[in-house]
Amino acid sequence: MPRAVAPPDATDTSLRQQVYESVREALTMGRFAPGQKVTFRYVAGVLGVSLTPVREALRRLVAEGAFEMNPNRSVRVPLMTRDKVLELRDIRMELEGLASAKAAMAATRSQIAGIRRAAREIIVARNRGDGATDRQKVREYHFAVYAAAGQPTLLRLIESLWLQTGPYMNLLYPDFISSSRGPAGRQRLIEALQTRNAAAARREMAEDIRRALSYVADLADENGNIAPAAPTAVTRRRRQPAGAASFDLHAN
Amino acid sequence: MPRAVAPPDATDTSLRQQVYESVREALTMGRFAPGQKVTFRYVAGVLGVSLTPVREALRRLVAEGAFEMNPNRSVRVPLMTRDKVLELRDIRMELEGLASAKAAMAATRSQIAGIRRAAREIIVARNRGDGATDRQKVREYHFAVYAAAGQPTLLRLIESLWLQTGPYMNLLYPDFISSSRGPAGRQRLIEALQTRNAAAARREMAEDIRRALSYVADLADENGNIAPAAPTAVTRRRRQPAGAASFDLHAN
DNA sequence: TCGCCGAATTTGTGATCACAAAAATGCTTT
DNA sequence: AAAGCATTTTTGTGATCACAAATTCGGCGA
Repeated sequence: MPRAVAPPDATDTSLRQQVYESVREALTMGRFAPGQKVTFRYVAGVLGVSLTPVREALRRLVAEGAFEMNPNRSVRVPLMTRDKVLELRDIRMELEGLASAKAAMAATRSQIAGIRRAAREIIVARNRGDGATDRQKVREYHFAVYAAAGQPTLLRLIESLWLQTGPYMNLLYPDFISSSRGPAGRQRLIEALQTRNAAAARREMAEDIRRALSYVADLADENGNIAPAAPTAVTRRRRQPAGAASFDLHAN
Repeated sequence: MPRAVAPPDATDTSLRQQVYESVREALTMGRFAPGQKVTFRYVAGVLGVSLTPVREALRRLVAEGAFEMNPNRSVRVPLMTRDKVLELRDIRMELEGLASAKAAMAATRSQIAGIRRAAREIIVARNRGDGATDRQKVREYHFAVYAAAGQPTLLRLIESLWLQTGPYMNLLYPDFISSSRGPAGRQRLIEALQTRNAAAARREMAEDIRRALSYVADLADENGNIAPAAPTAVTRRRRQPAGAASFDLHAN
């Protein structure tokens, strides 16, 4: 998967960055419960570091909307509501539609090949009933498209939005997925990229997002709240110096 | 100017927040030179605080795109290029267009009145040749529209984008402003809000942004770089305990 | 005068500490 | 047993310190 632009903090080995990535992944994997308070000392304890890097990592996640601050200064996982999902849906339709349109105008042959490969791998995983790999490949497919747009700021914004919706994408499995027109839509998008049809690319991507997030919004209870699906299987953390474990749900 | 939504960190009195606001304002006012390295100890010294709150404030600004990190861990003011302006232009057209469309569907009478008032104040300032007030009122006008949309996440994203383009909006004065169709466009937008014409509201706002940022992009030199206009007059900082001064250009 | 190399300085990072606000606990009283 | 209140514990905040990496500076040699 070639990345045309936006070299990420690949070489950042600071503890702050490691903590950021660990917590971010735990969040994406749904390993924190919505509304759960996450204390600095808890994270520091789990990862075996001091408060300093934890504070900076968590504050960054707050700035990105992945966490929110209590009025009285503590950090918690945001509760998802129908209104919030609908807001995110409309924003994502705009931005990811824009990125797809730009990708249609800028994508190279090899980038399109990478997108096509990711699309194939989605089908393979889906046929196997492998939901975890499915989700992973869907993400790769999407970001392969967005990376082909060659717009670093746009890519950053989209990543921030995925961080907010990520824990709730589990809810699409398995019911929504099986009824989805997914493969055909992706096929049309790829054709649009090849024919440099920006409007068609935008339309396909926006429509995909509309369907998925509208489905999630409809899962809200009478109060408008949406509970995330059960977290995916807890895979052990790598790294982590001494006695550090992975995050656990309902910790603290 | 009624704020329908998104109660900001109004009651956050932490040093971190104060540092964040100070640096953010200095950045918006163009008091830092593009490419300038901003060291933690310098900011801490100017504001009379320790490194701790400064680090968190600057890291947040990095996360918001207002600063960027050197590969070898230091923070600097991003250089603006034509490509970046064009990218920001297209993103802003989408998001601020979306916000305007939502505002057309949701704005209350009193919100529309506030928007109209801001539009009038722009004209007054412009007739006086008061560029600083002009810019201030333009900002108020835009955010009055966006606040009327009632979409907190969208508002946050737009604020982040303004933070990135802010220091370069000086460049519109006075040449672009005098040739602009500004007042008429704002009048049409307000009419669209009143008639609940979302498509028209979106079109007017997007067109405004397109013209302004296209103009800025055309100011790039042969290398694609864009220099910001001279900073506006340095107004003294408030607060600041002991011996602390305001930021100065080319500091360090 | 220019380029190179080692020392001195600057600067970001992470840990630790003291402190105050907030939250939790437990005791008392009705 | 429930509600109020004081005490203890938890938790975020900000300052300070030690350290290593990066940068700057100064002098030497070509």
